[in-house]
Amino acid sequence: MGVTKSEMFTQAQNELAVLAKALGHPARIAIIEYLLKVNACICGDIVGELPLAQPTVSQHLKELKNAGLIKGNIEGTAICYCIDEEGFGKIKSFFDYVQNTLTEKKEKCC
Amino acid sequence: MGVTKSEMFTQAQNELAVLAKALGHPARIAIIEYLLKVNACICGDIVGELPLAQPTVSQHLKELKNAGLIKGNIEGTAICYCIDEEGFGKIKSFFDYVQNTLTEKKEKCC
DNA sequence: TTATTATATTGCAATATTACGATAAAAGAA
DNA sequence: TTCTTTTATCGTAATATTGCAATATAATAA
Repeated sequence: MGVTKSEMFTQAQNELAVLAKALGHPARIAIIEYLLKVNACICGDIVGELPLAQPTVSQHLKELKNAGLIKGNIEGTAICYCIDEEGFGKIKSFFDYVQNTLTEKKEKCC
Repeated sequence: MGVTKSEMFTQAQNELAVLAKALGHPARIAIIEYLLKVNACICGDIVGELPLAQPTVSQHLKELKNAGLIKGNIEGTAICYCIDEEGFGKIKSFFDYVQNTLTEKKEKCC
């Protein structure tokens, strides 16, 4: 079917999946890393940084934005992108929870 | 084309993307949460916990295993699954890096 | 006004993912 | 041995994703 049965899972599970999925492509990891490297906003040079055509980069940016991982502000002719800390905070909480739970209980068997 | 140009990105970027992608489905988030909740290994009751058919669950488990997020050991008739701390460690490092970089440099503009 | 520049959208082909019924495989029980 | 239980694999249909050329849009410059 190719269609995820989202309605069978909780909203929290779906939100986490959306955030993780948005990072599930090397181009989008590269975008995030670049935004972190140059810090603050990037106005216009993201396309030149990636080995992909402009429409493809635009599409990846849109997915990151829809997921809530980056923000974009119009800045004259260009657009200003930067990390959205709220989205990253949500997914980071999940990994913190995983690690805390793992170190807390130590009766592993595998 | 539907084919990711993995070879255009670094190995580290691809590894992170694979880990994130594996978590990019609510069923797989649910599996991880369940493994954490019951702690240690689960031998046999994962299918009953999810609103999906057995072959579908088996497929999701395989993807988590391939990505390095869970481990599976044969235990008689059943199979014993548990969290793979190594894979989670890798992806958690990325989010730690993101947060550290964000709090360090504070010249945001968005 | 007409360029020019930067980004988004459309349309499409190639490929990947999701889901599940049917079936297979593997191990223990009878 | 046959039966039962548990998990994996195969095959297939429906849908989603990736990538890009072509085009559209929006803002500024000339």
